[in-house]
Amino acid sequence: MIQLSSTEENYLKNIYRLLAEGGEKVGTNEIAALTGTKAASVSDMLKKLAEKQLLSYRKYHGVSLTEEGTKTALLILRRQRLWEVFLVEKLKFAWDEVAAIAEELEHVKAPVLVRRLDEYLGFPKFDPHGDPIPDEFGEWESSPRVLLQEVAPGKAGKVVAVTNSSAAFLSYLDKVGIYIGAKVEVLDKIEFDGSVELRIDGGKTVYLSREVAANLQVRLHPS
Amino acid sequence: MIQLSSTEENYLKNIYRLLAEGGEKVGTNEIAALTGTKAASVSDMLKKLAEKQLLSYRKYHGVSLTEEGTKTALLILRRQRLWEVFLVEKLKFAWDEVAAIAEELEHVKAPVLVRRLDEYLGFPKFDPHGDPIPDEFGEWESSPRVLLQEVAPGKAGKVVAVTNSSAAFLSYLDKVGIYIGAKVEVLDKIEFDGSVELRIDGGKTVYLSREVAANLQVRLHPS
DNA sequence: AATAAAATTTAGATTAGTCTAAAAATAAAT
DNA sequence: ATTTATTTTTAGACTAATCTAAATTTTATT
Repeated sequence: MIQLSSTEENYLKNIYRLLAEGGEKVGTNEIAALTGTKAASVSDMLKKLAEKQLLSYRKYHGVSLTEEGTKTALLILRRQRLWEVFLVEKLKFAWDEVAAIAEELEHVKAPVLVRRLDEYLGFPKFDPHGDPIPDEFGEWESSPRVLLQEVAPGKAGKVVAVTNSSAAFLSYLDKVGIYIGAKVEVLDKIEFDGSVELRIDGGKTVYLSREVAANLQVRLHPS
Repeated sequence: MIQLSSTEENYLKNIYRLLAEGGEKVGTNEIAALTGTKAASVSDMLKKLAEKQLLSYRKYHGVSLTEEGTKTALLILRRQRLWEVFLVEKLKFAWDEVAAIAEELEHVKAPVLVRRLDEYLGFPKFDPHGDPIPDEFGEWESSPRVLLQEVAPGKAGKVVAVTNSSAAFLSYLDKVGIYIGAKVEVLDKIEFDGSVELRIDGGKTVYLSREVAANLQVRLHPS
């Protein structure tokens, strides 16, 4: 593995994340939005990373990661998520406070540190947001998905899929503020009609009917 | 406190260290040697840091830290030393392996992280090398230290620091079984060459040359 | 298919940190 | 007190990462 700057690592990580939820390719504007830069800067960086064989880049047509690039991105995510576990489990931060700090810690490179940290934490498989932690080969355990309908009150998780993709359904979700990746917390379940009281992204709460809740898959946060 | 780059922090920390053992002022060459740069680069940086009121700088006459600069340097040392404690106590690194890793970790800025880490480690007062850890106000417990060379026969104490950290020296110490925290008892001092007969951890005894004894600091046990 | 809109890339400039080589100032030595 | 040696500073150039504004390419719309 080549030695990368923290900046390059950040680009790689963000490109990976966009590809993971998006599709085949990502464009410079999307990347710019996520890295907090401008499309012009992204263009330059893409050239550099393509040079290093970490992504394949055809001008004006977006990028995808190479095998090597994917492996590297997963290593960075591994470091980020291990630090998040540390911050929550050991230093008692709340799971929604750790992002910025882990962002800094994840760029500490020493591989032996990552190994020892992993061991110290007991080889966790998921971070406090419920995202899987890749092992040193980039493999991870896929965590079970549950229908929102099945989630017990008090539990929190993240929307990972919809099982109905009619336009009507999707635009309803949009209207109430639910999207793939939204953090949701089940506040209550109403017995007689199976509807669910839900807090979205730690903000507003909505009631979803049983039909809606039966078409949303979530991945639960650990414990 | 102004936001500093990791590079600026490194300069500050190294200038502090030179002043602590040296004297009133330090020159650009000394600083360059410690930061791994050239004197010309140091000149530029000194101007910048003087601009920010962190040190006082008279051309051609070396620098000293201002009140603010000293406070900042101590905060950086605090972070470095807390991470060293973490690496040794929690991740089971050896005390002579942690320098490079702590060097990276110390530049993670979030103040709340430092506070939580301190708490998590049980508010340690000394790092694994025996150096004091400043509190958030820059104060630290001064423990009287003596050079092993100066310790009278019959006295016992604990090794708290080495004043030479060359790999050759450290590996020699390792070889004879001396480490930070080792309990040592001076059995005899040989007049004509200044060497010291030492019992280590109540076990084996070794003879250390005057040169070696002059580079080991111990904290004497009471009585 | 032609044109308008959106996205992307290039060109040229900027900032932080560094370097080498030359100039200037201080310190040491005759 | 001059001269020599050492240290420090300046001048000018380089790299990484960024920006704005203009040019280009692709996509969408009439």
